Amino acid sequence: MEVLTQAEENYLKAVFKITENDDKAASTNAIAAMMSTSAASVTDMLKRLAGKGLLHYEKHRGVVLSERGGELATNLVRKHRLWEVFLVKMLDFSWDKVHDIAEQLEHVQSDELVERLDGFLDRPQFDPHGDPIPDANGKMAMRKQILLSSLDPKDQAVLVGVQESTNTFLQYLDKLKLSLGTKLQVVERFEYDGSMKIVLIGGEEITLSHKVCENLFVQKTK
Amino acid sequence: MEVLTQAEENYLKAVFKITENDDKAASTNAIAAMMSTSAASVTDMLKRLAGKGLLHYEKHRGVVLSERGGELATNLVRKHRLWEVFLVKMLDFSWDKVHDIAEQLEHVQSDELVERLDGFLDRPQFDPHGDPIPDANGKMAMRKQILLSSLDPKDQAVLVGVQESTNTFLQYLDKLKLSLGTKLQVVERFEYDGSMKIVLIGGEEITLSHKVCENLFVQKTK
DNA sequence: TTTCATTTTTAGGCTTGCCTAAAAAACTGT
DNA sequence: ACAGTTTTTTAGGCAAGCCTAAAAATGAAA
Repeated sequence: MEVLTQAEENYLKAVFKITENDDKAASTNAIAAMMSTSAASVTDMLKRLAGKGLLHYEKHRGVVLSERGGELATNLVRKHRLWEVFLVKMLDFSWDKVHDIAEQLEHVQSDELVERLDGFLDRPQFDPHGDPIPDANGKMAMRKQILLSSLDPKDQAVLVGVQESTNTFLQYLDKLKLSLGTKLQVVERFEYDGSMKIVLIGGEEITLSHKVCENLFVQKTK
Repeated sequence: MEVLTQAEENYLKAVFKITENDDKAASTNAIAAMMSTSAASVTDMLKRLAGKGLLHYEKHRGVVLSERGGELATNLVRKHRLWEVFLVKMLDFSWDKVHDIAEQLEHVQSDELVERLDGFLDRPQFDPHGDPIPDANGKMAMRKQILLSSLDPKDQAVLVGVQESTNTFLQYLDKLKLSLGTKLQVVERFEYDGSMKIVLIGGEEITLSHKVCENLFVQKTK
């Protein structure tokens, strides 16, 4: 088992995040932006990681994770999300406070710790933001989720995830009394600006901007 | 709140441990031994920490923690021991496996995390090895403990701590079915070599060497 | 007190991970 | 295709934290 520095782990995670949606290579600049560092530092580190066989690097062409690099990155995501569940479920943190702490906890090295934590939490499949948690083999459950913005009037749905996890957004949702598991029904859609009026089941009616609707994952229930 | 590197924190803890029993200054060599590093590296770091006002350093005379240094060191001990409780009580680790993991967890920076963890664990006063856990103000409960080796025949006592926490010792205790909370009675003391025959309440009779008896803290119950 | 062993410090050097500035390569539009 | 822009790499440097070897300070014993 190779042991990586925290910096190396953070770069792996950044490459992972950048490449997981579109399957193009991650560019030096994109990585630099995500890590808030200079492109020169990124080039340095990419060479190191390529030397360790964790990613495939070709000058001026960006990088892709190797199989081993992907495994390590997936395991980091697993650890991060498990710790987030712990912080929210067991220590009662609000979902907008857990990211930074999980960012530190994910670097703790102990496979047995992860395994026992997973068991203690009852092998959760999703983290507090609705993101799927990879299992010990790196497999993760698929969310059958769609964007709230794609629903039509009268559709009923349950909130299962957020696209964006910034503090401001999460805190705004709290203020609206929207959290994972909240059931809702669409009342009306305003084509003019894409905003929607929805009613929280057992609660009040609220109007959400298009921007908000585009950042909420739901599952239809009717 | 000053933020220290993990290396700086580890040095603080080492000085703390060395100076907590005898109130003499910690010597460069003693610190080097505890940190498994060279005396030269220690000198480097002591200058850094003295520069930050965390300890008092005089060439060739060793160091003592400053008030602030002591506070930081105590808080590290608090975090370490709280995480050990978590690992043993919640994740069901055995007491000889938790030190290295707690050593990593103690460096996670978040006062709120420590506070919530403490509450979640029900504000424990002692860690799985019987060592006292400082509270948020740095105060810790006194153990009314004595060494098993100081007991006389017929004395009854309960095991409340260990002097030494090496893996080999803890595993040996497990094999003897000795754990914190185990009640026992002294049967006989052999002055010749200091070994003792004791009986575990509700269990078998065992003989412990002087070395073992010198490393077990007990509280008399009769 | 003087010598000798031990402890501590200094000096110089290494890697990691970061920086800026400048050079080189790759894209873009005409 | 080539000029200009953007991206990426190279070069050189810095701080942290470690190392070894050598010098200096301390202290113990004769």
